Amino acid sequence: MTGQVRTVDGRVAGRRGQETRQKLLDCLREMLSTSPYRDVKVIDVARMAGTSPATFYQYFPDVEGAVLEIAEEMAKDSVELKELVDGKSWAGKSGTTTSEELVDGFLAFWRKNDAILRVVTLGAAEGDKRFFKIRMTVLNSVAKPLADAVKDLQAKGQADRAQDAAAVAGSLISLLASAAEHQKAFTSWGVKIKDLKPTLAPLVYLGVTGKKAPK
Amino acid sequence: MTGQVRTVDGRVAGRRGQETRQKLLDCLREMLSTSPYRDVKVIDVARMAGTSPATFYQYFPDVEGAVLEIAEEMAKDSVELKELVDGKSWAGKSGTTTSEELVDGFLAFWRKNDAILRVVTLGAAEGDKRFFKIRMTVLNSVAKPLADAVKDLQAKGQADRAQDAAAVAGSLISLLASAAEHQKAFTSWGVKIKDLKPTLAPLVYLGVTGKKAPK
DNA sequence: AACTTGTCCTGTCATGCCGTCAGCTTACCG
DNA sequence: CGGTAAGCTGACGGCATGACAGGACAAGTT
Repeated sequence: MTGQVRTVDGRVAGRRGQETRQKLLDCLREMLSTSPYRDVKVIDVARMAGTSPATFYQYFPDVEGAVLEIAEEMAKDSVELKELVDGKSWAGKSGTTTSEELVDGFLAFWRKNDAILRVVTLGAAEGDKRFFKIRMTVLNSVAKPLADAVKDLQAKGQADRAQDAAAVAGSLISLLASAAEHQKAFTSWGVKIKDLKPTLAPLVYLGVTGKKAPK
Repeated sequence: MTGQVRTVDGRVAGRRGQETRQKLLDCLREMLSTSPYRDVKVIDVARMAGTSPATFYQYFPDVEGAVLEIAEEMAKDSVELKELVDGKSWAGKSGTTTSEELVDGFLAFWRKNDAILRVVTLGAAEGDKRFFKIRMTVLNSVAKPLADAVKDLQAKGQADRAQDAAAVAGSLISLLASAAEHQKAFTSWGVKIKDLKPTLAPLVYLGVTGKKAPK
């Protein structure tokens, strides 16, 4: 068991308490997606949830603590990303499909969790181990199976053995993450979002197989 | 002329004033690289600069305003990045060198401006137009010449014409930016930093030319 | 040296958020 | 119905914010 939900001062939270707690998390998530992280205040979250700041501090040590909670929830969801790579084929035409679905699925996940991932990314970049770990959980859910796929192809002589499989997978996932984070940047380069998949997918295919994508 | 430096209340800053202002900026830059953005307080910056919070507010509207200043300075420096691509050759072996130097130079620039770029990236992701513009200035200093290079190769039939040059360049720059931002992530994948260049450079080469990198 | 002018800095104050605690209310159970 | 633990909040000291007025200072003028 993960143990019951507890308040900061050690009480176990009952039905009503968990509801309040959840409402606070929901409101915080909402706030994160509408105002800059730096400006998210406990008092605003509490007000939005129709409760008082003191209540917030009953359930979370501070804003960061609550954010971590939301992030961990999201990290759990990220297991679904494994399916984008696990057991997929990279041979010929089906490899193209695999890479396209990977790009699509990954971008969609990132878009869905946009706001919280922004904060996680910042925290990780600033050297916070907890955020870093969460970010790794998300990226690993794709990077691990992808590295395995590369190793597999290398073993079968269908990919460049000189490349470090983990480094290749990591770079590609970084590519997807960054493209996902800054979709707006592309439009300002005159690139339409729909042009993004046709560009990223061949890069992924190229990185994994070392071959040019077939038409 | 960019116009003289002015205080918030409109006075022109003299020699001494500019020194104080600069010292505040330097201390803020220092703070950004040692503590989380969310926790950077005016009072700490002022204390470190041996002055009072009121003085800070003479020169900057708020922390964000000062951060923008630092970011703009950095954006100016980013013109040096153009040299990494402008007039370089992508043919054969020298193409490999070009891509390697591009990766190296870009990662170095990002490492040098680590802290401020983190904040700029966050601001841009949160939709702040000013930060977004600064980020684009930095990325464009490489993306523009890179897109030109791709177009050039396409015209000469040495690259896939079906690809959108701007999208390719943008994706590759995104790749570099993201790898640069999260160099730590790679080490946790068991990838050494020195393995990063040999992985990224071929990807860049592949993206630009559509061909596998020569040995 | 006294005076003037404009720059530069800070003490102080009102305001608002933070984070804690004591104590009140509510729900559940025997 | 009374006991117990959960749930909530008003109130408070502390600190950051941001505005202002006034004092310190440098440099030039008479």
